[in-house]
Amino acid sequence: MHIGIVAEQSGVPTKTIRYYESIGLIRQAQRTGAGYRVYGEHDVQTLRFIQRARGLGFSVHDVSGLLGLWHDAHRTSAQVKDMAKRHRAEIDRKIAELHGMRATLDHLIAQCHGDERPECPILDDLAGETRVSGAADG
Amino acid sequence: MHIGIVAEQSGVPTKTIRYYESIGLIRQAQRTGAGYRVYGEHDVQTLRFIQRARGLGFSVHDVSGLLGLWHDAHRTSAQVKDMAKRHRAEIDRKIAELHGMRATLDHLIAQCHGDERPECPILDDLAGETRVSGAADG
DNA sequence: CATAAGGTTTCCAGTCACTGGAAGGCAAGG
DNA sequence: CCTTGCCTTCCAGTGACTGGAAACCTTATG
Repeated sequence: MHIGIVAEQSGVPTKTIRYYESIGLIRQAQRTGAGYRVYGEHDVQTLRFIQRARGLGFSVHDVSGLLGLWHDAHRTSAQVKDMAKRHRAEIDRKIAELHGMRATLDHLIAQCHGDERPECPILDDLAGETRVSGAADG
Repeated sequence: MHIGIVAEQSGVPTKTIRYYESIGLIRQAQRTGAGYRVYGEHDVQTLRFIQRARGLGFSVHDVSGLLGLWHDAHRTSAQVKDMAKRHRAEIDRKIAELHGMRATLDHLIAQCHGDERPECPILDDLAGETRVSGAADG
């Protein structure tokens, strides 16, 4: 299989496949005489694995770790679960951060008339006058 | 005021102030004979404005727009409110994305024993065998 | 055999918003 | 004069790609 086919079957763009190879996330592909990369079914599986893990928000670094565990017969499920739990905690942190922003924005938007006049509590708040909110101050 | 004092008073690191100047977010500072940047109270206010807007998750590009509106006597509050609402929608999109990931992760974590054995539904799911979840497939 | 279309190669640059570090100049104090 | 600390510029790196250019390969057609 050439890279285009693998891209199609795995859902990972050719550019990204080459990028993954360049950073060592996937092994260097074999080449044809002309220098074309050649892949097998196994590579498609690996790229799908990567694609799903990335879809769950795991960093490329963490995906590398997950691939390692996937291929490690001596892994423990505790190791994998631990990674997943740590990642979930990080997602929770991000969600909380976004919720904080959202709450403040919501409040500011409610205060603003949104008409043709220039008076705007949103800008006033950002400028530090007549503080209207507090959720994203710290 | 020199840059270090402004950094302290605004909460924006010196490196970042120089960076903001380099990309044109803030105007070029005046200089002393020796080349040191010199700032006034106004600059501190501007940097605080920027800091708060960034804290609400606005991109630097959007902050630039907000600064423009802030200094525009002919602005309308509708323009500002519109920007805020668009940004809120983007935040909502991100929150939804993270919630999706979280739900899938939660499900996978619950399935995994997390003991010393290698069997792991998390890896199985990522590998595409015995699909356990569906929340982050698309 | 020439040509054209489309897939592939490498390399460089850009994204976003900084951040770290090096090498050197400047200011204030002892 | 020397030290300490702040300031300057410039370069490089972060994360995870993505776009584009120039050139090469493969296949199909006339």
